[in-house]
Amino acid sequence: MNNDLEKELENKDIRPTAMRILVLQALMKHEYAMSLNDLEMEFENVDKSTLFRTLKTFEDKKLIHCINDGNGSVKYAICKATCLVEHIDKHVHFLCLKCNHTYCLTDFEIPSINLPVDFTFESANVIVNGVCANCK
Amino acid sequence: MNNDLEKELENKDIRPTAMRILVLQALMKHEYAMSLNDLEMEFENVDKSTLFRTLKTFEDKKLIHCINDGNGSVKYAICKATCLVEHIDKHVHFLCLKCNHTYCLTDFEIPSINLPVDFTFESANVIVNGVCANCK
DNA sequence: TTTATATTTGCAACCTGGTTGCAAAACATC
DNA sequence: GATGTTTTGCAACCAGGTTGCAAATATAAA
Repeated sequence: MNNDLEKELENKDIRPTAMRILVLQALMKHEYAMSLNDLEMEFENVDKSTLFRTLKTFEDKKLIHCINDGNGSVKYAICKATCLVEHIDKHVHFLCLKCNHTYCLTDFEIPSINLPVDFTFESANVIVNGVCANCK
Repeated sequence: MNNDLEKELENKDIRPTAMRILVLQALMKHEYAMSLNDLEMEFENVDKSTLFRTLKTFEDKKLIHCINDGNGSVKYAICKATCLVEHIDKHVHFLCLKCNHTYCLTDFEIPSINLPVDFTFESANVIVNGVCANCK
């Protein structure tokens, strides 16, 4: 059961405390990326600084990546195998205008983008806005 | 001189106060998009709520558009002819990792992006990170 | 197993950027 | 110039994110 999650954490060099297992569980449970606020709702009795630091730890250890949804809120999602290659998420994100959930479209790579002369490409952030399958 | 700017404002149905002319001037002067904070620096003696409301007015009247630079800061840039077509900016934005300036690459359209079945496209936000021509 | 050491958590407080209510100032209209 | 409307400045607020510090918990050493 939680052994899997414990191992998951230990693999990433994160000590598997009760709190961290719960947060990881929550992140896995949802198919969309969660904000700090989403987690606060999920665990009402837990301090937000704890959740914040948990997320930071996860991010440092590359268990999750964060996404700026283009509206000011930051959301976190588990890194899939494809994320890990270079730790920069090269996939497209999708913000549903109805439910406000952000999805990692891990199977959809960012298309190549032209730039003016003398501008060099490092990475790109692509957020598509629209309506997701659940809200359709 | 300022007559041009005054007309610019009046064309968009914005009353050309001294303050607004100055803000418009500032926005035109820079080739990159400005944040509320950038404007506060530029006009140290002006209250930020005034600048804030000025930007909101400009945005409402579609004189400028705002860009979320993917790092949490919102920046504003004058709408070019190409912006105006549908009032949604369909062009790519570029955040320079050295100077932290955001550029509207108005000549570079967002490429078409594939989505999973049942996800519908409404608009997209593309922010490329890299090094701009000035910092190269 | 007990003690010493390091890590994690909760609380309170803070900071920043964005936002609003309200009164004074500036402007337009009669 | 008197009247009504718009704009501005001030103060205060709000949300999200962030930090310092002490208490609680876990780990390592004796």
